[in-house]
Amino acid sequence: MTLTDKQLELIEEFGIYQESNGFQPAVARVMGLLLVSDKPELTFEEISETLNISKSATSNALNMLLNTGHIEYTTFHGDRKRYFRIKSSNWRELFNKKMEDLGELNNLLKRVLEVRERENPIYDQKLQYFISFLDYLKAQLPNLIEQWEKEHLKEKA
Amino acid sequence: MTLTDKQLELIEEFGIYQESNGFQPAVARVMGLLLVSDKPELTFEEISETLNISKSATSNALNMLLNTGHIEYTTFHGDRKRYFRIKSSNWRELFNKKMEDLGELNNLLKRVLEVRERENPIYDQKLQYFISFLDYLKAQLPNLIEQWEKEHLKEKA
DNA sequence: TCGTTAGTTCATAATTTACAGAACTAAATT
DNA sequence: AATTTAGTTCTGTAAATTATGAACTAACGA
Repeated sequence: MTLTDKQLELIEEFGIYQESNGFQPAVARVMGLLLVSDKPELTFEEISETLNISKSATSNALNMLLNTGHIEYTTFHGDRKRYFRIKSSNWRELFNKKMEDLGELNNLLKRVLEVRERENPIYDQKLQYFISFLDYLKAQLPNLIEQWEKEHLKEKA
Repeated sequence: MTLTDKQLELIEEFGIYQESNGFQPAVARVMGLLLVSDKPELTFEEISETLNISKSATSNALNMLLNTGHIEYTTFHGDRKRYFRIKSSNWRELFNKKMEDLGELNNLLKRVLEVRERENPIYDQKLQYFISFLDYLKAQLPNLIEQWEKEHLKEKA
């Protein structure tokens, strides 16, 4: 399979982005390839050859992405190969994870407030505000999504 | 300086959280310590000794955090030591960075749509939706913050 | 001006990570 | 039954990361 320069560039950029989210380089490239390739579904072999990564690295990457629910595959009868693609629900999940991550931070900060004993309560106040904002954001997010869906439908009509 | 078990535990948890945001372990622990310690300001020596990290690691961590604007310090006359503390604006900045990160993802995805040529446009649609949602979120965020500020004031009154 | 303190810099050691390559397995095909 | 295909697992290692310790510097105080 051949890719344009732009596609190769995007795979790298997306790869670096996903590395910053804690993915291994090879894993991030596999996601990138599945994302930018013209074909929506690729085989083990195509992935391995196109990205020039070994079979073992390819195997690990694909299993990792399968386990974490980032990709899925289909098969066709009379064909032993699996055809991998990005899970379409992936986007919402990716967003959810970012939000959960903020939730985790918020929980940590709440525990910080409980545990530390600063002589001067001024030091606690800004942290309180931030916690409160994160709580508010979390509470409002469903509304926001609902609103977007409304606007989006309007737009399409 | 002595810390309670809970404080030590929180430093570790916060440390691991910040490692996932790309900070080096020692740097993340220093942030954690400044966050959970009862004293809001700590010296180089206190940090190094409490966390049991070498002077060089402490030096690197503090300079790194100073350069990236996560901490700041004050001095007192007749005292050569610097007293480090977490920057209070740090929280909003931390949140901003998360949002910018989503913006970066969005830009990448827009370019993906431009570059890849899927035979079947169904594959593009879900991605379009997601992009559109991220745009919406970005646009609505200032309102959301404003609204929170209102509610927050009400609450306090 | 001599010693001490506060912190920096550099070379190196230790650890972690990420991947390749080879040997292997299980199923399907001939 | 033998071979090919599709993929896995295991072992070794190269590279990158992270921290240490020792030597150094700059400024202050006695």
